[in-house]
Amino acid sequence: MTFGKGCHLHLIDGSAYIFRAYHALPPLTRKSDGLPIGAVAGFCNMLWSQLANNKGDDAPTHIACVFDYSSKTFRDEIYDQYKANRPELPEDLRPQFPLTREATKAFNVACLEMEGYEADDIIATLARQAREAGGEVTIISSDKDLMQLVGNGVEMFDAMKSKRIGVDEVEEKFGVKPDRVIDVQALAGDSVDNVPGAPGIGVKTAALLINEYGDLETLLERAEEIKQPKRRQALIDNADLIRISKRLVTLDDHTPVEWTLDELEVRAPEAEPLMGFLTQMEFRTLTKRVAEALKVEAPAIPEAPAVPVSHDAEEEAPAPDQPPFDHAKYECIRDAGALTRWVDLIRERGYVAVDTETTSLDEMRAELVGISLSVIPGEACYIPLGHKQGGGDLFGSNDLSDGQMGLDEALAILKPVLEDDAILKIGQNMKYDWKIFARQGIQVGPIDDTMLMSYAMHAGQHNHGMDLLSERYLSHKSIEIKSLLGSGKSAITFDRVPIDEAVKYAAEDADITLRLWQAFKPNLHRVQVTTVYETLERPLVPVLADMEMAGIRVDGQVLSRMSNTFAQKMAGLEAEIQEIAGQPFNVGSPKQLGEILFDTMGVEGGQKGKTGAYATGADVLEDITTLEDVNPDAAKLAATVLDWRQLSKLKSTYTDALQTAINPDTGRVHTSYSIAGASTGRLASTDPNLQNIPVRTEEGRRIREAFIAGPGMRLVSLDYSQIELRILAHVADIPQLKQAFRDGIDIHAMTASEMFNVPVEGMDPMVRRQAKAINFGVIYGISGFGLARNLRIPRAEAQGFIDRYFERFPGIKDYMEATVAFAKENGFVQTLFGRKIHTPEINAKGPHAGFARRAAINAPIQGAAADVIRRAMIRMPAAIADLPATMLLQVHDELLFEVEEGAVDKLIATARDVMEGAAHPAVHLDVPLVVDAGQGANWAEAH
DNA sequence: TGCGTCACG
DNA sequence: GACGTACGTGACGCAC
Repeated sequence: MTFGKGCHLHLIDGSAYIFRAYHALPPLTRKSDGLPIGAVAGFCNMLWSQLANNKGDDAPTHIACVFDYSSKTFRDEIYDQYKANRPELPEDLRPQFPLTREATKAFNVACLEMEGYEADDIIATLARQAREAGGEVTIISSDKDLMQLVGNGVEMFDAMKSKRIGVDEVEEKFGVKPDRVIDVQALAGDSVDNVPGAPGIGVKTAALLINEYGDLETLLERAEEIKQPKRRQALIDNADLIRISKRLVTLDDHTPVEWTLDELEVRAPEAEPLMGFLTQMEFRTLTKRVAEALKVEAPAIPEAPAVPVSHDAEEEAPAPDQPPFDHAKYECIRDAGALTRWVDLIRERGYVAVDTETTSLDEMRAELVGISLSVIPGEACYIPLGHKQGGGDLFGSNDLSDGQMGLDEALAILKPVLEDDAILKIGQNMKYDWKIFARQGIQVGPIDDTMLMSYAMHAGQHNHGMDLLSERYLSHKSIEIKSLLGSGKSAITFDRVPIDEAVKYAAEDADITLRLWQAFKPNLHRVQVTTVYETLERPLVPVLADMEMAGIRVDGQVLSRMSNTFAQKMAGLEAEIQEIAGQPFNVGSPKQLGEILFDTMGVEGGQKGKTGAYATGADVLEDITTLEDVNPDAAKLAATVLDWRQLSKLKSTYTDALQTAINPDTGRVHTSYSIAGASTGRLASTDPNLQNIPVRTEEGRRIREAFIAGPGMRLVSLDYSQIELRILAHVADIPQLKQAFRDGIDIHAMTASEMFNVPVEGMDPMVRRQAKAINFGVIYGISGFGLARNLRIPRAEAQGFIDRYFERFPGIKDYMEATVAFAKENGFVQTLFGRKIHTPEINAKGPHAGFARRAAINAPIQGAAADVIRRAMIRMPAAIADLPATMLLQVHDELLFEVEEGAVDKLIATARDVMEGAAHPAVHLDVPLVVDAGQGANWAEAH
């Protein structure tokens, strides 16, 4: 049949459907061998229902499925940043591409792809040819980039939503008729495809402008006439970029296609190859449906899972229906027989939610009190092991309560399960339980962690504690631990909780954890954070647990001596301060200090905060010290208070507190890292915080001398040099910065040289300092005010620097604007490694907006640096397994090791390789990562 | 418990 | 045109 009038061509945007199917469906795998086939399944369902629906008047006479051939197209020649923001292809999607081609052929549909062209261009070309031949065209896609083709006998159809997209729908989306869509797209840009567009102009403004001026060229020619100064300038400054953008979004409808329309004539599916393919994929439901339609016998497929219905991409599915929480259904396990029955149930299921109850939040001192388990929502058990008699009063005895299994007996039964490779152990904050079990000689694995799942999906939206997650995702308010233990001074430990109460609380925790896991698991794929969870979060659990258990040796006597010295010096300063003030007062009280300085001594310009007290922060006091001529007493007082404050801080937060943090059993300090604390992906160290040990002042740095290596050992410190700036240079693609890092030259001096046209050789240190401040400012989402305050220069001058900087490095400004635009559109930003950080405040009005904006700019940079060191840490244990060395601490861009003296050089070489190569192979950075190393008997020497 | 302050990257 | 601002943390002491 020759294509012509009366013919109807269907063009299926195959690549788009693969992605949509992948993200919409849970991670299906072929049962027989685990091959990922979720996207193929979704694609086949779509294709089949498309073919099955093609009956009646509207039925196509010709049909083709069009695919992208490769990522490189002619658009990369026009603009090297095109689609540069695209996240890496998920590992489990790539192998599905060839299968979708096979599927298309199995359904007897023409399968089209062409090197160097996107599917969209082929679609545009065929659509044009079909129209010229007098036929009708339906494009099966919902991609907005295809909407420019709609009209004059061409329409689109969203197969997932079963929705027709015609001229009206396009106009609704873009605010203009289809023939002007490319103008709007050129102006508005596209953060997903990285089409630049005009900064500050979105679809709405673009449509407004196009409708007013008619078309893009007229608009650009008459840009001077635009009233709003920002828009006017954006258009004038970016005219070239806008024209490039237009070329990027304009589809090429004259691609040299190798097929004639006649070749695309609809062909009935042939039963044999189609059934063969579907059975091979083990799609049971679809095989049956297709077999019925083709009136053939469906071949038997052993035990294949049904193909689930699809959901909208990117959206989390609600928690599945669940039984109510019923505390009466929880079982208390008191003997080996009952526990063995649970173990059988666990083995049958292949997974179990586990929770431990202990006497302390400090895992290194905590005693195991009981264990709870759950494998079916609503059903859970608690195994009391260390409950003591006599309740919470002081006279409770230390004898164990009756009716408990022996600890060793219970653990002997559980150990094989907890260590079984075939049984998944699910926990909420598994690092805690992992350590408790590790101290009992049990290496728990493999694991899943609901807290980390939530973190991967919801960072920036809320915290990830169990109580919050339960309420938010299960609509269930969990029993508060306070109701069992009390609070404050009279609080008891869990071993004093009566067993029947403990059962309800503890079993509920396991029940909740299991339900959260079932709710979260399929959503990881929908939100596209499976890789983040599996490569950056979950594997960190055992690594951090080992580091925390190792601890770092701290010399309490050194700290004690320092505390005494500080106390003496402080007493002297305090006397001096009271003398100047002419009255005794509490130097540690900012309120009293403020009143003395600003009311009694008459210093002017005191600023009151929201509590009505004067601000007396270091910056305020430093300003007062410059008033020597006006108010010498106040200047002296402020200076002395600053000294006192420094000592007070060092003593209370470090030399005193660290002594009490030394574990008497190990003689070492064991911090705890929260994996899901910081929204950007950074770790946070608590109890004690070992990530803020002083280093910037000489006096403070001496505290690091108390952090020592064991006998015959050394401490080795490796830290990334300028990692955030390097990442900025890469993501914002700044040629000068990238080259400077490749050449290994001083980055701040280079910046100064570019900005002020001075040679790097013999540079004024002040000029370099200013450039350094700007480089850091950029990472933080720079503002004139902030830079001015940091450099103590007038605001106008600071703004001048920033303008100059943006002029020299326009890519930085583009990056910042693109990031903010992305956040506004999506509600999150992303790191190079796919980590999502939500920015719920980004569309807020008022002062909030500034914070959110800067946080959004900073998050992908800080977050990518955090991802890099996480990757290094995860690989480190295997890399140094043969060395007599232990990884002890992480301080954001630094790793601290303890190693036998003879192996220092080997460790440095090995660990440096791991750290410098940590981005590979997920991301290829355009700049090298460089790691500096040091070693010594203590942390001060090593750093 | 909230705030101010200050230690780190 | 004014608003207020560098990003991300945790721990301490004071004052309520």
